[in-house]
Amino acid sequence: MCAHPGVGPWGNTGLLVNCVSGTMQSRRWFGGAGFSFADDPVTETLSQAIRGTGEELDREPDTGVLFGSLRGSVVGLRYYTGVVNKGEMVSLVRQPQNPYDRNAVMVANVYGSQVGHIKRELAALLANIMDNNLARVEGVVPFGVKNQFTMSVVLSFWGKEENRDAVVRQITSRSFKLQTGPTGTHTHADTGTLIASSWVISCLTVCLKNAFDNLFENLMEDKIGEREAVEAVCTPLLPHQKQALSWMCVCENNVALPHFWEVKGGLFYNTLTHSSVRERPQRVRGGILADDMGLGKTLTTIALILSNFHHGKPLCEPVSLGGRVNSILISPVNSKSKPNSNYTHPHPFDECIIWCVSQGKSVVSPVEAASSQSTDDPAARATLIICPLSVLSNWLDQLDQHVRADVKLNVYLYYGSERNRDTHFLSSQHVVLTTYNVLSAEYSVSGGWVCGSASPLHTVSWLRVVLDEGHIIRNPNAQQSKAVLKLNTQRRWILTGTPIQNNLRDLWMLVAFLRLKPFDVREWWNRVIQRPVTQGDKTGLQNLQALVKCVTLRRTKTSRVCGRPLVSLPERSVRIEEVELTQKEREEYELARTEGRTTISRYVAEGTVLKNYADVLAILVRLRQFCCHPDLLGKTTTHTAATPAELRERLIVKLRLVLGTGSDEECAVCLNSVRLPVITHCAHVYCRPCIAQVIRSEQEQARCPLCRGQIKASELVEFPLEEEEEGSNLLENWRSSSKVEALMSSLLRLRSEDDSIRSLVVSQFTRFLTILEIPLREEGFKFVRLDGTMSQKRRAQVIQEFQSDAPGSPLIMLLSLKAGGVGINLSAASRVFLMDPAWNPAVEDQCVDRCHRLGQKRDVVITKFIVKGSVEENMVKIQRQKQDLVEKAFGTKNPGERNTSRVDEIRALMEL
DNA sequence: ACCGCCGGGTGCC
DNA sequence: ACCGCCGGGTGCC
Repeated sequence: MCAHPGVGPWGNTGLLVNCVSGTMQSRRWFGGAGFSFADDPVTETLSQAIRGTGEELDREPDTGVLFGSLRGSVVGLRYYTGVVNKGEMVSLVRQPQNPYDRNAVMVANVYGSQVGHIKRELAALLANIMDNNLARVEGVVPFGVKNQFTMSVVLSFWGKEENRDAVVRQITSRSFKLQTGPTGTHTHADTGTLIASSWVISCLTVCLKNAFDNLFENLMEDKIGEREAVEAVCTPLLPHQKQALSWMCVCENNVALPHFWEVKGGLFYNTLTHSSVRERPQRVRGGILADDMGLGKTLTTIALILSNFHHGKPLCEPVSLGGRVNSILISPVNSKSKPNSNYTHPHPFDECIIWCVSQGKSVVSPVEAASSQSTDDPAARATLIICPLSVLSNWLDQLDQHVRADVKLNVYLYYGSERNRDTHFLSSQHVVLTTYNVLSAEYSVSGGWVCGSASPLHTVSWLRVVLDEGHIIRNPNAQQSKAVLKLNTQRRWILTGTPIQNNLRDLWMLVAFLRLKPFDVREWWNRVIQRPVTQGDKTGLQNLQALVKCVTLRRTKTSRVCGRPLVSLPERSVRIEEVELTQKEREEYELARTEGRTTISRYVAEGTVLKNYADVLAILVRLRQFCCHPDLLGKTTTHTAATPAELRERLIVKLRLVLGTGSDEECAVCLNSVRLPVITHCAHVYCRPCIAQVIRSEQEQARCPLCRGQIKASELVEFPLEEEEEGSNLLENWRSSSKVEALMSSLLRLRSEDDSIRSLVVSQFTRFLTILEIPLREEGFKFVRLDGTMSQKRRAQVIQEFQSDAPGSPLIMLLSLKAGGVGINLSAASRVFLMDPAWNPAVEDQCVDRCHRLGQKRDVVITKFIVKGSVEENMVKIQRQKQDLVEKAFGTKNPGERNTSRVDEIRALMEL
């Protein structure tokens, strides 16, 4: 996948491409400490086993650090067509078969055109390093190319620390000089940088997601017209669906290059990569339709298939409009749904040509259309739709529902053991539906060859391939991803509601599928997009946005068309209900607070807040818990610890308390919620993979990112999140609290006003949910509970029960803040009670979105309970500032800022 | 290449 | 002169 099409005379023979398989990943995110997961197979296997799937893992081994760079020259420019501009990156490709020199290293530009060769003596060095996998070599051309014979190139060497010596030795022994030291990239002298950088990374992820969501908000209307579907589609399209159809037709038909291409001096100049090509770049025909769920991606796609056949003409039309019909019934094999008489053999294509009447601006002239398709297989006519098994029947239903009954659309369900594998048969269909499993099964039997012949799906020349739930292919290592890349088609579409799931790495696979040049080649994606963005480079992000923008249409349920919402969602309002503590509670709270303040102010004065972070967190959690219910605190620990071992034990107990409550603590490395938590001997909590990576990259010198204490992999302590055992204890001597009372009175009032309104009661503390069960039962509320400890199956049951409108179904759901993840639908509820504020306001929003979504019929009212004069009030203030902070951190150059803000946050919380 | 290198022509000052 | 010097031909790996 990384080989460029060779242009030089030996370009195609025996290339040993520099991208040693899988080593082209973000070798370091910042400061030399790559935060990607292990290159250590044991760790990788372990974490994989723990998580059940390897999906979240970064499979690409980390290639380590920058050893240094040296200046060399590229020769033989005049023999090749590849052009390079000032500052542009080039790739180095080994040519072991070169008849003049087996050490030959070819230089290619971003578009894979050969530029020249590395000068002989230098090539001998590079060949040695590259062939032995000692380092990865990247080239940048530092100056404009003044003469036509040779040019300078700066080569940088990246590799594993253990190979540094060997590389340096190789270089010096051949009397080249390796420049080391700060070459504009960052060194990791300071752990502060580490934290700050990861903070920036985390902020970037947030910004990225926001940017992604907002990308099309403003641009849509002036750029996209509307287009009616052909008459064969019997369901009228909504305005935003007409826009999508228009956009999709433009994407398929338009010959114009994306806007980041300019014609400059007879060359095609790419404004993203600052590179030029002589040959007209291959254009993407298709894109990513990333509308939110429920906006009608399926219908729009069906409309596209029917409306935009060759040359912008419709595929077929209702019988009443003419056209001969050849009705040979083909039942979908193995179809669980009805064998529908609509699925018949088509009438001959050429006879159903009618110019599509375009309502919008997207008329395609025959000339444009013809020229754009000059190299296409004119016989290709079938659209292949690939989807997860679970939505196969949905496609059949929707085709049935949206296509006029008198249109003889020829749909074949390629599924089941009896499926017809005849490629001529498949090619002659209008639509072939299949699943990712079928596709990858056919493909993976010896790489696209099954039973000695090619996989039928990979043999057919498709007009169009549509990937439904396209985010499924985001892991490029998966068989189904590889299978999908190998399909032979003119147009490519990805339908997805969740285009970015974890990070931008997910996007690469989508870009690669679309063949968005040159980023379908991993090296360029990494060098131009991924590394810059993960290092916090704004230009990188802008490039990414531009890239995404040119191939994606995304509307959310809150997007607007012509000033009107796409879909109208009921109103949503937030009110904060202040809770007054009773006299007794106030006294107890103040006692705890004073004690905590004393401790923390001492840490602040000493500048040791981060060293004692565990302690600080524990104090804060206790105060937060106290605001909900005094019994949440659980057992109090002894306050004096005699030996270091006891101290350690005490800290572990405290951290167990912090994490065991389900509160949302961040890992200081990745700044996401802690996954697979481990505690260091200095009592700081990280995700195991994150801290393991830090330790691995810093080896013996590894220090805790928070307190800079020595850390060792062998000393990391895991704590299993133990089950609630004190539950019974909790319930036996049950007492109420001000917050419990506040909730109950709201719920009772609500029930007396309208007993059909359902509510979500949300807390970060699962123990609090347990406490709440008592008064709910007492008052005769029917409720269900959903928390993180429940099995997937049980969750589904609970959700179904809650969503059901059967008489006697529950009015209330007790929900732990982070249970269930995104995507669960609780639209039966229209009231949300947030019992305690979260550190991260986005988590609260996400939770509310579970009921404020498509399908919600009522206005949604959110009540946040905040104890007056407590940490909670301060948390709310910090929540408000947090969004600003993200913006600031995004642009900040000061690495210390993150630490400062952390301490400031704690000081603000404790009013110090 | 406004170079380096090669090899033929040439040869006091 | 088995040299130096000159100037034309030539040029990636």
